[in-house]
Amino acid sequence: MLEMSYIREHQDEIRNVIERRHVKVDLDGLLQVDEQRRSSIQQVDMLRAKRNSLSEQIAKMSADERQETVSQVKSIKVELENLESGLTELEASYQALVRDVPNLLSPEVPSGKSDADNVEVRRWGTIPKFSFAPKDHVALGEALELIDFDRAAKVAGSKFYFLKNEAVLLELALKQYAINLLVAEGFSPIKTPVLATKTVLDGTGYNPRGAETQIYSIENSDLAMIATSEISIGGYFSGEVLPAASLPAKFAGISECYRTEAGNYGRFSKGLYRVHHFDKVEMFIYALPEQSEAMHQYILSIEEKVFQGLEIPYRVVAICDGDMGAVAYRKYDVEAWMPGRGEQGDFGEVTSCSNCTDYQARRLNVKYRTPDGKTALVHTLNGTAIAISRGLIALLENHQTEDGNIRIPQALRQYLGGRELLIQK
RNA sequence: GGAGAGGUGGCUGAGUGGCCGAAAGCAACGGUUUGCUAAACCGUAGACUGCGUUUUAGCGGUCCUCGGGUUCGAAUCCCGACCUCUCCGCCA
Repeated sequence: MLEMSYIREHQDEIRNVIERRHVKVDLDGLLQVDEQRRSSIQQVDMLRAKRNSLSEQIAKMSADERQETVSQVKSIKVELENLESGLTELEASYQALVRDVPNLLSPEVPSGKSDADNVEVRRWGTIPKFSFAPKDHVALGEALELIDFDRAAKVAGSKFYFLKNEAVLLELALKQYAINLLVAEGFSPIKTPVLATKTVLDGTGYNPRGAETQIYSIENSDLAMIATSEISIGGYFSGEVLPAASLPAKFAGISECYRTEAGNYGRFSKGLYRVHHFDKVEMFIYALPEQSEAMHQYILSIEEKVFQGLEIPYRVVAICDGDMGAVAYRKYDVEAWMPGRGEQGDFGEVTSCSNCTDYQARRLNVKYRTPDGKTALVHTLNGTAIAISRGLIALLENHQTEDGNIRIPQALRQYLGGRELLIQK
């Protein structure tokens, strides 16, 4: 959420941002409601002031003096009730409209229409050349008895999977690897609730309602399942004022993530790439405003470090305005090489990191105390350390051997009893 | 699940209808003292918001978990929700 006074005073900028992000926002409607809302507030406040001062006088009056003033205040009360109910309605539509206005865009954000216009920033690693026909992770998973999609479909439907045997060990190893790396960087590991209230979902910018929601809601409750621990960690400090010295506060969130993937059937959704449920180690940072840009680069550098350690080639992509959600001020993806993707192999998104500036913090009401004793909104940032499902795709496909085994990269071996190959004969 | 107690500012905690945006203490900020640090002393201070001011200056409104209600007037009384604690029961 942006500050209304900012929206009002920078209408051209806001219009521009809305256009660049291809979001539907009724800015004129918002400005109009805001106008009405503020004039209604003035009327209500004036009437309340009158009531308050009369009530105060009543306290000092003798019993028989009171009569007239009391009835006067009674009539103000009736008038006030009408105005207040009008204001309540205006407030509701104002809230609904203002939350649709997306975050500002960093001047560094490239412009474009869709993900095709994202800008490659750099590449790392050498794309593997196989002397044999490489398999994709679905075939590998089946052949090595690592993943079972068919039986998962019986249990929970499509886009679910059983992870089995060495794949489970691999998942645990990947988590441990990522967590240890983050702990060494000073992140606090945190395991979060996997359900969160709709207030928290809204605050982080995840809309639990509507046909296109990514969020599973729990029936007969105010709860929904989190799509990422970004949501629960964002709620962690909501409504709090943090000491400035505690910032940046760096969290390594560990949770399962649940996504409906509504409307995504068939589209780049083979195997583990797009699933309803996966484990993820997530970075989340609460930062001072002046730190956030550097923290964003820092998160990106850790994402790269994770994949460098896994010896997986990747590229870093700067997300263009037309492909960015409403919350991020600036965003990068890391796309790992996936030999089984498409005909020749292709890059596929494995991580994503956003600087949300104060957009989430304003709605979640997370502040810090400035040196002069005032409060100000923090900045929030998030990024994927490793999403296990997609990490597995890259790992299995890149490190497959001719005889159908999987080579374990050096950095991961200590978490797998030192083994060099996944399947031990 | 049953019974009871409770939720007040950054924190601890007083306040049972008007003198309360709220005592006191701690923390914070400014200053004095000090070789430095600490301590001591003095002072300043809540958040959000509307109008105004345009480099400061005010004047209002709202906020004592949240939502309703009673009242001219609610932190205070009533109802509901949520959360916390204690005891009992049940259970990974």
